[in-house]
Formats: sequence, C-alpha cells, structure tokens
Amino acid sequence: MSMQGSGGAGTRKGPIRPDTVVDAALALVELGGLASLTMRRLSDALGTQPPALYRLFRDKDALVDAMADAVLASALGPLPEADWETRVSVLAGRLRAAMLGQRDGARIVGGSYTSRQPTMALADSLLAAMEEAGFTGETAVWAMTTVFSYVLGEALEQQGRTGVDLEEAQATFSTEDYPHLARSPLAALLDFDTRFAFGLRMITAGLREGAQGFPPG
Amino acid sequence: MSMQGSGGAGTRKGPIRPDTVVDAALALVELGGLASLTMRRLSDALGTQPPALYRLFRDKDALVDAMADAVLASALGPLPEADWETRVSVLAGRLRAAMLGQRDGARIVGGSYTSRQPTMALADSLLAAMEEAGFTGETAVWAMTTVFSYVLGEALEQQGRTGVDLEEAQATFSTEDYPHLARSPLAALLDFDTRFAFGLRMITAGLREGAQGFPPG
DNA sequence: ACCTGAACACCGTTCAAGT
DNA sequence: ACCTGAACACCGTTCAAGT
Repeated sequence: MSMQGSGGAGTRKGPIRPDTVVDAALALVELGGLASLTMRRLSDALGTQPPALYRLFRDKDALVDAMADAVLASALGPLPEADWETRVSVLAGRLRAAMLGQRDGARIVGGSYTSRQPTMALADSLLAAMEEAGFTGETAVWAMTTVFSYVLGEALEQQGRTGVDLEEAQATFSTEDYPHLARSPLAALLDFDTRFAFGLRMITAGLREGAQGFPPG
Repeated sequence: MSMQGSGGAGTRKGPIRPDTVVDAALALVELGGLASLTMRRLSDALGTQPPALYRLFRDKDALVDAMADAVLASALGPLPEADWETRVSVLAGRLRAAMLGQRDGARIVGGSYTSRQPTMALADSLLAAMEEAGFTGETAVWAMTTVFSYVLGEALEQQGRTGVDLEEAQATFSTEDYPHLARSPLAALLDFDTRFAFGLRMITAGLREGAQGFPPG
C-alpha cells in the first residue's frame, strides 16, 4: 500500500522525468510566487519524497536553471520574413511575453546564469538581425545584449511593482524636492505595454543610427 | 557578564541603529553573497539576537529594501552643468557604479519594490534631462524608465555571469544550429564596460531622434 | 535503477520574559 | 525601551536502507 503524497499528484507509471518536475515547479511558482517554491513542497506535489528530486537535479539552483529554460522555450518559433527592425521587435516582444507569461518569470530567467539552448537560439536570431542592420563583430554582440538587458530589466520591473505603492510614493515626496517627478504623470509607469513599446522603439532607432558607425558621437 | 556574540562586533553604546544593521548586512553580502545573508548570521555579526532586528525591520524583505536604499544612495551627488545627453550618461553610469560597487547590488536593488528616497532623486534628475531633450508628459516618464531598465538589466547580467560558463557554452553549441553565434566574438560579452557604453550610446541616440516626436515610425 | 525514512544543520519569525 | 531565551514551523541536502 503506497500512499501518494497529499499533494494530489496523479498516479505515475515509471520514474519521474525532469520535465514533469519542472512543470510542477513552475505551477507552484504560479500559485505562490518564487519564494514559495521549496523542494519539500515540490516533492509533495509530485507525490514523492525530496531525495527523489536530487537524482534529477544536482540542487535547487539547477532546478531553477531548468525552469528558466522552460520559460524561455516559449519565446522560440519561426520568424517572419521581414526587415531587421521588425524581427528585433518580434524577438524582443516574444522574450518579454515568455517571461511575463509565468509568475516571477523574469526573476527565474534573470537568476539563471547558465547559457542553455533556448537562450542560444534567441541570441542567434537577434545576432542575425543585428548583422543585417549593419553591425559586425563586437558591435553586433553588444547590440544583441542591449536588447536582452532592456527586455529583462523591463520584465523585472513589471513583475516587481504592485502598483499600490505608486500612489503612496507620489504622496510621500515633497513637490519642492522632486519638482519634475511631482509634475509628471506617474500613472504612465504602470502602462507597461506602451512603456515597453516606447523603449524598444528608442533602442531600435538608436541601433539604426549606430549601425552607421560606432562610436558615432 | 554580557557576552558579545561570537561574530566579533565591537561593544555598542546605546541601542542598535538601523544604519548599523544595514551596513553589517551589506558587509555580509559582500563576503558571502546575498544567499548567505540570514537574520541569524546578521544578528551574530552585530553581537545581538535575531529578535532585536525585528524591532527595527518588520521582516527580512524590509531590511533588503533598506539595503537597496543604501546601495542607491551612493549614486547621488551634484550633476555637472552639461547638455542632457551628458547628464543622462553620468546618471546612468552612477546608477550602474552604485550597483556594481556592492556584491549582488543589482539583485538587491532589483528585488526591492518600494520607491524610496534615492530612487526618487535619481528619477527626478533623469526626468529633468528627458524634458530638456524634448520629451513631455508620458514620453518623458518612459524615456526615464528605458534608461533605468537597461542599466538594471546590464548590472544584473554582469553580476550574474561568472565568465567560466561562456567558453563551455561556445563549445557546446553546434556551428550548424547557431551559425551567427558561432562566428561571433563572444568574449565581447565579458567586456562589460564597453558593452555598457555601447548600449547607453544607442539608447541616447534613439532618444535624441525619438524626442523629435513619438511614435516616429 | 529508483525511491523512502530518517536525520543534520540550518532557516525566518514570534512570544514570553528579563532589565 | 530595548534586548535575551526559547521555541515553532519550517528549510536544503545527505545517507543509509529498501525494492
């Protein structure tokens, strides 16, 4: 009589597979956030014991790396035949959507220091676009990372802010100390889609110019 | 006979102050990384007991928020009288330097969701520059966040990568699957200073154009 | 080969009690 | 007012043992 854990995972046939564990882990994060992910809760959800997970992943960090891979995988797919600016926008949008599609997705991806398959595929596509834009060698690599870093930063900010603290923040600061801030429409900070579209547009515009020779200034 | 903790903090006169705790916490992170920061180790380093910290900070997250403030504070200072592009570069450079100046600084700042004083001051200065560039209303706010997100993303990447995995990564992928990546000088990824200067230049160039009217395309 | 039981050395946080 | 002692309910990880 083998009791399945109280986590309510269905009966398994055969050994646990890494994919099953990763999916269950992402589901736990979706429910309770990254901080709520523990090896014990995860093994419970899978109807097994913690040591069973350590046969598949060296430690918790290795599991999170695999989770990052899974998140990024959803950003892959065939690219439309289009000019480089369009392709960069599509790739950046997909990368963002992949991270936003999973609770704490940006933190999962950003905290993962390994360069695995989906990252490679995305990087290669971005690199191709940058080369078509006119960048070569180091500058193509840097143009690629500029987009990566921006997208990651934006996704992190979006998944971080609650929106509640914004109003109390605007109430907190004195108009004299921060005159520009006080006069600004801070609600625009929460219009994440337009905000991202704007930033991405600025970056592609800069790249368009920069491709004509760096450093330009 | 009151034993001071084995952590070796000097004798205190009067109650513990928040600043002392924040400084000690940042020192612990500097030594062992953010993951090594625990309330118990921290109280030990301060020669006290964990509950003493909870009288100063609601919980560990509140402490990390205060640490983020301290990290960002080092980015403040008088700005040179110069054109907006120079000022944006100086502000972005300082923000970056502040985060890089502390081990795991980007993670500390990026994981902090409160908008406190130093963030406000930085935002106000950036906003002023963006208004001088020609942006108004929402677009000025978005131009500011574009720079913020990029700088945060870059700092995160720099403090994440070890540099060791880069070579094994390039060995891993097949030349056929990722042709552009295989042909690229990936060592450029680790030239973080030039990489940052490049990206920042692309962004300011894009903003210069974008200020002439968004959306431009 | 794959998993369980049990333990080790920790955590964050709280509560009563001391001075 | 400020801190200590002691405990609660957890952690990640390992190791021996089971089948």
